[in-house]
Amino acid sequence: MGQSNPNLLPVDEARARLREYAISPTEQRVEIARVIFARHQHLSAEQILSLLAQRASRVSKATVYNTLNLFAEKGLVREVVIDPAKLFYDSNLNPHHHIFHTDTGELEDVDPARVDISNLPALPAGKELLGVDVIIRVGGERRSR
Amino acid sequence: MGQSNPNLLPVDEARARLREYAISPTEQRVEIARVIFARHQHLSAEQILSLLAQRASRVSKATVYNTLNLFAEKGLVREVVIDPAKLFYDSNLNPHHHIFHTDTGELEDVDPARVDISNLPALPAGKELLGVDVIIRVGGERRSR
DNA sequence: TTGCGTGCAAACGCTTTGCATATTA
DNA sequence: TAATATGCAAAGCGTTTGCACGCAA
Repeated sequence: MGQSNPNLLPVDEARARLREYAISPTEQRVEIARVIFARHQHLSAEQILSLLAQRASRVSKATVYNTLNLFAEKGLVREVVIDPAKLFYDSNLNPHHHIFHTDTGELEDVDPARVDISNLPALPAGKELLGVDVIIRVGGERRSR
Repeated sequence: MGQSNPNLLPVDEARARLREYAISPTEQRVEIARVIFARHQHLSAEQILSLLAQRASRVSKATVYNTLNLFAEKGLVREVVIDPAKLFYDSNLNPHHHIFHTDTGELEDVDPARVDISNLPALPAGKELLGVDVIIRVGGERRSR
């Protein structure tokens, strides 16, 4: 025992991360955090649920959704909307953009240095810039020629 | 009679547009096209359905969805994914980006000249660039201060 | 006429909700 | 112990599907 699992953040690190964001570290939240924050990755609620199910962790569907919403609100993860039927939760908080592979359904990170957003229209007074998403869609085989 | 309704494209123009894209101009498709292409706008399936319902046009839900999917496939409209629970169909085919107002749920166009996407990672062989979406999220009142 | 399009309602899949139980601080 | 979180199952909501009928060419 004691060897670290690359797919699972150590418990104490997960707990520390929750504390940082003023979230009380319940058992289930810690389990979910261990999965999400094991590395930079993009997971859907469904994927997280099944990763948890593969282990002893029995966390209910409702709790997974509640927790993901909470994490997104508090800023631990970033919601990425790509597929109308599925949200991705991005554990990489560094500003970056995404390449979405339509054939595999996977997301790939893109260094924001490669993208310049300049000179946006002025925002209406009292409104806040919540974020800029750049999503590059990449598809399977080239159709026709 | 004869005066043009700014919310409705004339029938003959709608039919012409469908012909351009090799889509047979059925009654329902023409009605849907008249609504969508009356001007540049972003409509959800639900909105289109209710705009049609306000008029005599009785077009079923399934037909609206079928038709929107068809239009998107054929390139008459562009699908924009913003809200996981809702697709928008954009009748503006000119390349452009979007500001999404989270409070009103509305989309606003952004001139692509304001955004530079440079120097993207090389695409894997055999893959095609399907499109680049830039979505700028703008929220209600500034929270805290 | 003959295939394609349409309408209806039921099915689907992801997400949320209601409420009783259990856990946290 | 007072507040918050969890689990379960049912409800919600946008979208898709199956199938019989109807229209376009």
